[in-house]
Amino acid sequence: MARTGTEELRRRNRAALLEQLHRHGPQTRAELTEALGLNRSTIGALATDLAESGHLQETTGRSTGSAGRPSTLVECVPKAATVAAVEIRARSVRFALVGLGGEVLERTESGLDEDADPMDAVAVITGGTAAEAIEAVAAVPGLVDAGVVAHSTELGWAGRDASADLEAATGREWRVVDTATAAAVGEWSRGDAHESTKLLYLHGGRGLTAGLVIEGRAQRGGSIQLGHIVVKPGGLECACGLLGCLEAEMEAFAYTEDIEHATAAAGLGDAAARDRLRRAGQDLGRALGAVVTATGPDEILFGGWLRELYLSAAAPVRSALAETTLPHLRSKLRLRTPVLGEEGPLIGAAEAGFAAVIDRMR
Amino acid sequence: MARTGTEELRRRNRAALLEQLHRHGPQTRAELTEALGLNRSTIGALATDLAESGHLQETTGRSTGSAGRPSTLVECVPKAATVAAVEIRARSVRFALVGLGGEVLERTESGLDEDADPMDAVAVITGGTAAEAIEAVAAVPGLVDAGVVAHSTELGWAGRDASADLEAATGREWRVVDTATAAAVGEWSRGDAHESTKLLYLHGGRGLTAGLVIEGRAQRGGSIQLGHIVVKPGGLECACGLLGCLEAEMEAFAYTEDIEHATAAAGLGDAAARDRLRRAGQDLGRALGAVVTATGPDEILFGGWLRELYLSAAAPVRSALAETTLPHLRSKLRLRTPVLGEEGPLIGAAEAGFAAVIDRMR
DNA sequence: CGTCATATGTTGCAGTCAACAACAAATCTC
DNA sequence: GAGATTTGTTGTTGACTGCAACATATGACG
Repeated sequence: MARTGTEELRRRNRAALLEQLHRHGPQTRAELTEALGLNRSTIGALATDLAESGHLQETTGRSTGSAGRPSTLVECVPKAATVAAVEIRARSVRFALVGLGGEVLERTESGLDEDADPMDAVAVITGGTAAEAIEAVAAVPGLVDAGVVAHSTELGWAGRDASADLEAATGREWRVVDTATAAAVGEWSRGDAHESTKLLYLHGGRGLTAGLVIEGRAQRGGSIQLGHIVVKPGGLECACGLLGCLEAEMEAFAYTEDIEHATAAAGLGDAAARDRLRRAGQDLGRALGAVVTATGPDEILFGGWLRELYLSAAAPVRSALAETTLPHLRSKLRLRTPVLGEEGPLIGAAEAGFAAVIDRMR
Repeated sequence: MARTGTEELRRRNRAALLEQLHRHGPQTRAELTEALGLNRSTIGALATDLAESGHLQETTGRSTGSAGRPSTLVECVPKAATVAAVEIRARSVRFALVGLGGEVLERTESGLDEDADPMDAVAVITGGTAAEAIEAVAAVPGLVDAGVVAHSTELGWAGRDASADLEAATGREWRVVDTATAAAVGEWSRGDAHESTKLLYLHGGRGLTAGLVIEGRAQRGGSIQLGHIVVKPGGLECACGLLGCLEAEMEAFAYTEDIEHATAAAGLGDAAARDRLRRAGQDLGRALGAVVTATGPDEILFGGWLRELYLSAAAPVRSALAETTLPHLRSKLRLRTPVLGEEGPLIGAAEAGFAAVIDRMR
């Protein structure tokens, strides 16, 4: 149970102030007073508090054009708290060091040999910076449960304790999240999906997963294994052992290039390519229908190579969705593509780290 | 934004104390001190505070058998805050008046003529007690969104503003929830599903809906329209306009009696009846597979007439589920039947009311 | 049956916090 | 340049929780 006393109140307010600045960027003390509903004097005390601890920086106010004394601007000091984020993929490992406030301070990508262990690549790519960071978060494409990757089509893992293995390889603790949920968090917090109250992010890598963010919070229990929704009972055998999984039925498409080739061919009048795209869109739409009925999102983002598929086959996706969901669920559903692109998972993973940091302050 | 100051701390602690007693029943001040992590003197102040406002009752301590001064027992005063809960069904309306602490003070059921408006029946059955209650909550089988019933197979409503209509009929405000989610809340809070972190309750009435409770909190966005998961694209036409919905494919079974008859017939060697049960179980299992993949529950309860179906056709349900979900998702999934029976929706609806009452105290 | 150990309620005190009001500072308007 | 306006600063006040000392109620033990 949480510690109590009046100090708790102070901690809560300090954390709330820092969170406000981290999420909404630099603000004046006057704006903070409004946003947090606290008194001017209290905001002043909190701000100097956090400035002394090095988390914030106060710059003397510039005139806003309107009357009155200009308010001092308060902003996060990025290097005051950094989070190391990595995204593990089948053939590469990506790394970003993100500072408080959301600024990306470093960024690297490293290819991966077929037989190399990604954990070693993480150790190399993060180098010394992982130790400096206050939190380290790894995004893994698949079903993650308490640091353990229960299932990952892309990496071929089942039951691998990624948290422990990363710690062994790098010498520090890691938080493990799934790529789709991370990307959903990223698009919600730093993309343009902030209005969504139930955001479903579809991640197309070697496997298909989805992440759900409800009112800005990652859905407990991790990602949705979109690729293992059964769209055709008794259909093609999937690597997971089930029959008729979406992933198995759509196997013809597994990478962005496949879609690009097919789109180009379809544009040149290749009827077979057009048909492949149409059927893939239809399969996706059907699986999506079940997920939409079960979760009721108000926004869906097509990420990874699903972005290309959606852009090439929006019509079949939409019509299959229309055939498998109730009108009311469709009526407030927006289908879009993400704005952070390949950065989404890294940014979202970092946000998961910052959320932990701020929670710990309370 | 919430009011601030040290008074907020007091309000939070007061609410926490009341919630603790409401949820866990009578406790001694010593136990409360342990549970809330507050000081003895603080607990004392809070308790006398709430005793003076009439919410609590303190009875002088009885000896526990161990040494030391006996601790005073603290318990909720049921009549201090009552919630009126109704469940609206196609052919009946049920009512319960629930007191603080969860005690059911009154209970009534009333049949409903085919052409009668349930709202009028609610006005009659609640009578004067609805006005006395601090909150009134109506459980409706279907997709509820901000007081509006977007879709209800059972009641044949689409877009009906139940909240407004109930207020017009009874003269007081009503909170509207969906029956399945209410039942899920009920089974979690007052049934024996309290250990579940993700509880999926399946409600079989005239339509099929499901409710999800995550860590004791109702899933935002209301119920899952289980009956409108498409299990057979291009299949039988459903009343909702889609093709191949679970509800349409299972239409042969729509009431408890249907199942009971079929089970009896199957027990007497009726192969056709056995086959009907098997196929119904299979269809249900398939739809459930998609929902499980999309939401990842750790416990599923079969409520309403689905209870009978599950008891009669557990094997096909389980095998269809096994064919449509990943092993990891199945491995920690328990399938059971509810313990509150027909009371679940009413009790859960009342809990939604109490949650609002306690939230308002903070 | 009385004393001691144990656990708990009660009371007064100290530390902390946020709100408030009065004042000082910085800018705009006329 | 004077007044209006907005904001930062400072000292005061009311409220809350934790703490320690004391009072109270029980069991254990001789």
